[in-house]
Amino acid sequence: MDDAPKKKRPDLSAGEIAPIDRHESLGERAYTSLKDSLVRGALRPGMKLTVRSVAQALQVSTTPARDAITRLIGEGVLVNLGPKTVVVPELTLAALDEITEIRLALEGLAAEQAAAKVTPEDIQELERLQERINRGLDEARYTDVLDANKDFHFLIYRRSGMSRLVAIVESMWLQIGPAFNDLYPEFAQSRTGVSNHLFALRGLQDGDAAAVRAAIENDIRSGYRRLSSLIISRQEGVE
Amino acid sequence: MDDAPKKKRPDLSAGEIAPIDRHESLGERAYTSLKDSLVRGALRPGMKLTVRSVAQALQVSTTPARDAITRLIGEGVLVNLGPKTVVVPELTLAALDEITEIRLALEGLAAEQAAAKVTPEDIQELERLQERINRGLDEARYTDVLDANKDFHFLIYRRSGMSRLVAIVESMWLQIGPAFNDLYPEFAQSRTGVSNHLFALRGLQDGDAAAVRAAIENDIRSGYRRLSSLIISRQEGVE
DNA sequence: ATCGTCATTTTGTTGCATCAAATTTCAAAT
DNA sequence: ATTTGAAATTTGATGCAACAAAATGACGAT
Repeated sequence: MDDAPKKKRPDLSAGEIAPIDRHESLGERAYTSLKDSLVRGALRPGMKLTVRSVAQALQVSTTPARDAITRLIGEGVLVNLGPKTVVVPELTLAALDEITEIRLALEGLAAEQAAAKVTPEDIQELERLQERINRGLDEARYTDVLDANKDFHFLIYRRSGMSRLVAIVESMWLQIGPAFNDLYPEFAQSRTGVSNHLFALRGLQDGDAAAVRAAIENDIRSGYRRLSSLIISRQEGVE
Repeated sequence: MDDAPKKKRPDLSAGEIAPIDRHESLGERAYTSLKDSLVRGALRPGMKLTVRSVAQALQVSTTPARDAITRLIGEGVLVNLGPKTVVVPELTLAALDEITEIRLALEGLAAEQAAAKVTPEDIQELERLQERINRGLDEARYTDVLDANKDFHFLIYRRSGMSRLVAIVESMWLQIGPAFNDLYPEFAQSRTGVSNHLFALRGLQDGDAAAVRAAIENDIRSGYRRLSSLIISRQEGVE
């Protein structure tokens, strides 16, 4: 980036190698932009992407655009319907079933691990995020709800210290995100998630790993029930 | 590929869309080749890769080589030590701990699901694979042991029908594979894994999901104990 | 032997032209 | 209106040159 400040040499003084402080390549930025579009619902299930259209939209050349698309295909977030046809996949019930099982296993594990590691500051931040969720629901601003909900969950998951797990979970969220966004207003009326979040917060305050895990699992199952019934009714409408 | 047969049009007559019959791109082949090199131990922890050296080794241009490297970085199998330094990472104890927790969660789940789905033919194939493992141990042919062991586990995991989970597990195996290969002859003397495999086979024959899961989890824990003690002793030697 | 500086070399990233394969469009036939 | 076949267009993949940034190596000073 031509106006980026000169990078500082990595600080090794802590005796532990610090994260690399470096420019983000155009390919990485394209990848991040596409992920954000998927999560926000700007790219909806069924939509087709091409290297050239993404390049044009992001104002880059085909190489970084293709980097990003290739990476998302590798993650299962985008799929090939033909050798030259890349789309955002529709979420099937089978896919949702599998993704939910994986999420229960991994998000549950992360929640347990996090219970021993969150700080009082973390809990305060989670409370603030829950307030944002509540206000978003009150004001029917579903984008805010989704953003704050994700921030809530991932603050917890990151505290597990399991960066690989967090990356896997993020990929799972990305695979349901477009469908979730597509369907969201239909089931946002329910506030079941709010109570699960409050149970999770309680468990974190108490350092009760099993309770945090149970709350997160219930939250996942609750979301699953709603999404799956909508997928079923959506499929019945189509057939 | 210039000598590939002309592709048949997808058969839609079954009322279900068939898998796409298509060429594999050079980038995908490069990715597969690199994965294979990592699993086989041809790429060892600490080794540095560059786009140009991979391109030369695989006799392709930089674009598919870079495709493959980028994808493996995205999966955590290769890492950047600097903006222009890509390496096969050393396996740390912390990384092994995390990967093992993820494996327990996901491979355990896959084992449970597979218990209801394997066929008598599958069980026969698993028995054959176990014989290959035994012969490999007898004859100190550790490459055969590793190959057959992987085939054994992944035959089970694929029967879960959870393709996303299988892909994640494969990525976890790839992250420990180079270190595993590096360390393998030192701990191949133990045959603990053999009994775990036999328990898994027994459970599959009985349709006992909990028993299959327990056997797979024990196998993972047993491997973890050996790897971790070797990592610790390796680190002590270095320090 | 170690450190700092500077020169040299190497690196990942990017843009873009090209190509064969795939997809889409269009017109004619039914 | 639909189907079919051919033409036109678009596509992903690839090779490669160029570039700025990073890494490496050489050399002198300590």
